Amino acid sequence: MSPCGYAPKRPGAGTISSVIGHRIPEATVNRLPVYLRALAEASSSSPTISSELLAEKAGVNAAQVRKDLSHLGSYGTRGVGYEVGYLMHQISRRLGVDSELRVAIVGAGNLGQALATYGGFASRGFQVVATFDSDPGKVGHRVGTTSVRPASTMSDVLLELKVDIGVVTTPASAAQSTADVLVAGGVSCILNFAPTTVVVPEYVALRQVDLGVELQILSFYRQSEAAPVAAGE
Amino acid sequence: MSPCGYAPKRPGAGTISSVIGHRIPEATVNRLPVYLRALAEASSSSPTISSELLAEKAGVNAAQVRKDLSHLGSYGTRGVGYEVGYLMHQISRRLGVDSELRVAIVGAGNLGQALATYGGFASRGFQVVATFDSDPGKVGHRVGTTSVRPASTMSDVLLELKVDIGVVTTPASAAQSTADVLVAGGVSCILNFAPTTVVVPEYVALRQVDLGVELQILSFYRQSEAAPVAAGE
DNA sequence: GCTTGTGAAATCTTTCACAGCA
DNA sequence: TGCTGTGAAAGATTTCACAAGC
Repeated sequence: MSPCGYAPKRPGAGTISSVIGHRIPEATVNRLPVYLRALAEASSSSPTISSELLAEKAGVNAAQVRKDLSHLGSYGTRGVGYEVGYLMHQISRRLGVDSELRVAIVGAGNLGQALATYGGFASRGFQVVATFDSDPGKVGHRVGTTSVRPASTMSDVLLELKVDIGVVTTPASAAQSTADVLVAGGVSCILNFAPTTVVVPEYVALRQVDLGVELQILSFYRQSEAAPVAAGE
Repeated sequence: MSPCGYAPKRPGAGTISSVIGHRIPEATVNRLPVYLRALAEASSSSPTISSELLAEKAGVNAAQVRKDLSHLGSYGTRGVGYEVGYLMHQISRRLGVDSELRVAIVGAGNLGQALATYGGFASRGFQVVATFDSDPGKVGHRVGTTSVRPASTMSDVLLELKVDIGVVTTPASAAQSTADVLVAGGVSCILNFAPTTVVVPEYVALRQVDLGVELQILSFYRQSEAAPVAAGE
């Protein structure tokens, strides 16, 4: 999404391409983190889990779970199920979440501050190593575990801190130039929350999460309940 | 999706089904808001736009734009292109964004406050009519254009204010019960930001935006650049 | 000339259904 | 017996390519 938009498509669409041994379909990749979360929840109940139970927790079809997991290798046991801990390890490994990825947040407004202190990043092995803002009034303020740096220092700091992922929470007007600086600074993924789309080179993974867009999509699906719009116009 | 998508599918999967005259594919619906935004940007440059230019701005293929728009009807002119203003009107109409949808945000923490003041909602015809929190210390505080109400009053207030869309920014532990109250309160869409999945009845449109999950997906795509993981284990 | 709208082809994704193994 | 892993079928989406219309 994606959103987030995601997408989704997802949702939210992004630049795609990947090679890890035998290529894993994009739709599968989008579900792996969902499985990971479902497994984390299930891990306290039982050491193993069936495709059917995992499917229920993840909100998908059991055949889909089996097909998805088969792309990672044969980690299940027929007649028994999947070993929860081992499966989580395998999924994490494929998602590259083993390796402590380093995140920078650009824009220390409400949304930027919220994300910097959001527990979901740290608990999944992502480390927020820097926050930036162009407003001198915000520079120096403590946000989460970092203190806000001036936007003008981005190019240097990104390289110095070896930032992997950039999160854009600037106003729409600054989003594209921010994305450009992030790319020049060597990040390989960008998560864009600004209410405008940005474009980046092919080799940078991009995910655009526009909250207004998410609501618009929802409001369309809502109409499955409502009376159909008159056909003519 | 961001997503979704959520989304992808995407980005963020959700409960789907819709009937408006002749059914519009889900993948198309997920792109309509993106077109809408691209059109808004383009509207100042020229009164008409070609599928090719629109495709470039939206980051998709020109044939896709034409196929998508053809689901709405024949609103283009051969040899010329699409009339920007009219096309925006048609897309908005189909997305139901004409009709001032009413949003409630549950959880007035950092993220909830950020969303309540986020410009992206209001500028797209969504009106934040209520915020809720279970913390008595937060109740009564002004957030955006509303003041925070006690979570215990949700059931009544949702009905009274005729809320259409619920946004969940509670901690993971409260997300499912919050979603249940929202459904009972008559909302027809839920946008879930809590770092856990929730389940809702078929007839409620659902979009799950987990920021950690988004980063995990991105970090996988990132590996298209990195060296392949060793095959064995 | 240029650009839409759309069948048909190609591709991707999901689901089925069952062989194979514990 | 129970559940995985996987070919094959069904379905959805994307892309191609070109006729039709301005």
